[in-house]
Amino acid sequence: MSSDSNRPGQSASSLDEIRAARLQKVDDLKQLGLNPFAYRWDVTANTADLQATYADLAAGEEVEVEVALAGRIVARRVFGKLAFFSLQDESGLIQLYLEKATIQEHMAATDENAFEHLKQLTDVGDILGVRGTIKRTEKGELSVKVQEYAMLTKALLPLPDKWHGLTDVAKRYRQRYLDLIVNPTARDTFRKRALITTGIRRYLEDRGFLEIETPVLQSEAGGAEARPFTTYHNTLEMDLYLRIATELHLKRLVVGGFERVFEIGRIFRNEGVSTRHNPEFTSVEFYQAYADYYDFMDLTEDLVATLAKDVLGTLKITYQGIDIDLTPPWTRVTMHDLVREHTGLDFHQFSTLEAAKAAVQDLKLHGVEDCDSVGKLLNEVFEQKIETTLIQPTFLIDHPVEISPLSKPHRSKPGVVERFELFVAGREIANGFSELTDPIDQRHRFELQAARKAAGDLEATGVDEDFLTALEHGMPPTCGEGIGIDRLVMLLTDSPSIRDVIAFPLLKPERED
RNA sequence: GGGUCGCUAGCUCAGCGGUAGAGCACUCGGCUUUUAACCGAUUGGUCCUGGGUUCGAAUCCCAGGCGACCCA
Repeated sequence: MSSDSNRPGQSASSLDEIRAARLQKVDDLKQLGLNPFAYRWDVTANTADLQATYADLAAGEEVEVEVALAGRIVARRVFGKLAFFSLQDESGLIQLYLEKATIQEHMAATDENAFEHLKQLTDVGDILGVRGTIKRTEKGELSVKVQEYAMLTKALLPLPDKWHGLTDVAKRYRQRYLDLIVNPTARDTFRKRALITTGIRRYLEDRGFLEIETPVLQSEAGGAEARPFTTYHNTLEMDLYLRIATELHLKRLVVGGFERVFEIGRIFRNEGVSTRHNPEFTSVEFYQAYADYYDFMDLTEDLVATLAKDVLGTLKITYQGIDIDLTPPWTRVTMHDLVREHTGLDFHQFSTLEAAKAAVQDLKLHGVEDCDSVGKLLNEVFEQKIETTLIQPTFLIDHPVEISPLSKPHRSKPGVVERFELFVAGREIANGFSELTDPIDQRHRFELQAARKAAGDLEATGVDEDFLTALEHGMPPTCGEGIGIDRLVMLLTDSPSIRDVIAFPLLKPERED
């Protein structure tokens, strides 16, 4: 533990006084022969189960059943010979009914002043173990009538305000443990995140998908358009990149004969931070041989609906005040049709980039000059004018080939690929396509990327010769998809910021001075 | 990258040129039915940092730090 001056945002003296008072209590406990940092406690119950089991117990009634539980004191209401604490464990809250006569009777052998010591030596924030019976108080609060207690961990620092809680968002992220202690919705979000992640894993495994881990450190970062983080391997004397997608390695596994593979894993992109972007985030990518993008749109509908039902119990959700119905099937619309509906512009009719640029002038788009193809311009129109309007779940399909370097050409429509992106609440949640299996075409697409990279495009990737060699050995027709788990969790937990669903989001360190 | 807003006690906030405040928490005293307990008393501050203006700066100005939101 560093000195107090290292603790950010906390000026010294007052906090030091609180801390000093608690350190004195640590000493007092030791003087009494009690360990303020105990080793264990036999726990036989949790608060949520007790609340459920005794939900019908009438006010004033007691049950002579012994329970033992442990948790953090989050509130104290102390009288002369009676006290009420609120004890919080992972499952919830319960009141402790702490009566002097009862406690001193049961603890006489170990501490004849146990009740006085309880009043003097415990604080909000301490971890307490208790044993006792069940009683619903005359005012109707289900309680554990404590016979014995033990300090399990003495907290030296105070918790945030019991009523206002912790609202400073920077502090919530920097000291997430405080957020978790005082904000039940934060706990609930991470619980749901875990259910969603395991739900995805179970769903895929139930359908024969095998989870295989692929490298994070790569000599060529591919599979997406994004700036990678760069690192260096000392003994190999080479630059390495943190992966920006799991795509190209999972597809190598399909070449190798695994017909259904997936990976849930951390992805790293060296890009801006916002309410929708964290430099490291979690995706699930999955690949199924002999399937196409129609199969995966069906699968995606079923997967997301299954998760919503299992985790939330409903397909009708609310995101930031907007009602969203996840009931399949979802709208499927081509990018060309959607742009035509919104702008009246039919991008099939533009034979040259110049003609397309002239046509979009009235839309006042940003970055038109950087667009080097009609397909890219079409995508810009979508992203800048339409994306945020796709509130109900919508599959945007059949993207231009120029923005889809790993997708198989559409079987009947020239210039577009068999690709879909899922949008909900105005945000991209998933991206999938019939995988390009033609190594000649794939080499051509890579070379176009490499040319852009050579021209200074930091998001363009180079030619991955190793992957091309794999493709030349033959990859079966395959569909692949990636889902942004963070954004899916945001959607299903009604979280406005990606930082609300990442336990420890990236933050700039606070300045030391 | 641009703009707007914020940063004052452990927490939540007020104060906006003239002695740094409130509620809760903490400390002490009282209290056997509280649940934001109550009653009484006492504490607690590098007003984010550094410059500047001024007789005087938490307050006005400049620069920086961190954050939030919006735009790109």
